[in-house]
Amino acid sequence: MSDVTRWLDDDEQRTWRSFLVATQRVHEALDRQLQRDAGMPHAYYMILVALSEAPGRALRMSELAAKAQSSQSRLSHAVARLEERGWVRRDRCPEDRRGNVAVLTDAGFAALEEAAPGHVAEVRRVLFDVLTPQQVRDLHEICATVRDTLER
Amino acid sequence: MSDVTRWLDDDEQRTWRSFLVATQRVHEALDRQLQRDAGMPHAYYMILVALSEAPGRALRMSELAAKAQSSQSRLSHAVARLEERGWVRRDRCPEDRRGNVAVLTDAGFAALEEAAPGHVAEVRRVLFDVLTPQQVRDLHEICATVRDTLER
DNA sequence: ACAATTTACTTGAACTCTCATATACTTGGG
DNA sequence: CCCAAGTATATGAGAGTTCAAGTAAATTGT
Repeated sequence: MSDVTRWLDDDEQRTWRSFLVATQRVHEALDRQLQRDAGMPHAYYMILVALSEAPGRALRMSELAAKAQSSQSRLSHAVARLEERGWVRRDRCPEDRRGNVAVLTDAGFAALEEAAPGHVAEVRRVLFDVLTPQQVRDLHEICATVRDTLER
Repeated sequence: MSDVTRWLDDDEQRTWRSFLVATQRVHEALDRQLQRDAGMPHAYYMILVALSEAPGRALRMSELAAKAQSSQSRLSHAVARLEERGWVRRDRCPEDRRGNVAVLTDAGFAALEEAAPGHVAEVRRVLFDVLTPQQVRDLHEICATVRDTLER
């Protein structure tokens, strides 16, 4: 951080604030829809998705954390809850006995299948339906840049 | 929601996922920086900013909730915490005795002044520094559209 | 071979947020 | 004027997240 603060000019302020409002509302809408219709927060949904796409519907905890955009601690707590619901099982890892493998159960997969249509509809409602195809392309480019800059 | 689900095609998937990763990382970075350097979450920072910009540095709770993008309940809890720290004071509203007015104290204003430079630096680091001027304009347009669509 | 370090994951406490409910005041009919 | 309905905010319980610390196993250096 430099000695003199470079404050945001008016344009930057407006951009920043609209970014904050928009992104917050999108995440809020997603969370609310999933909580209401599927009884899970969006973070849990992302965990189920990541598992469902993995070979054998199973992943080491640390890989799962990376794919589901979660901290290890957060994941650990979340998987504990998902396990209570019978949606995920935890197996000890044979080749590295420190490790755990989270496995999506059939019940978990079913819960995901049931939640998915409503979720996708919400994603369309809050984002794709309101943007032009060009805006979608621009947004992709912008987000990819930000994503790649902010490695963990 | 229609009978048949319109799933996201590959492009939409990629866009959506980069959006999720990018926005989550931005919000995470903001929260972490403010928590580490100023001892407050971003939501509290937004409350202080909203108050600092209001005439007399004071706002009714419901107006404050709107300006700080907070639910009323969330704001109520947050202001209670900010009050404990001496950064905000709550006065009863004279013309409507149901109402409360949150007032930013001098200590609160000082805390905001101290937090602001680091926060702005972080905002630049995670967003403005990595985007071209054209991308910033595009992003503004996109976010304004989403914001205006998703009224509360 | 074994102590020191690192890695993988879990745990507990503190905190924030959400949702449902409660309280206090105001307003609008009859 | 009084009662019903609405509005402004607070509160409490429950749930998720973070941070710091803890456990256990693998790896590294000597």
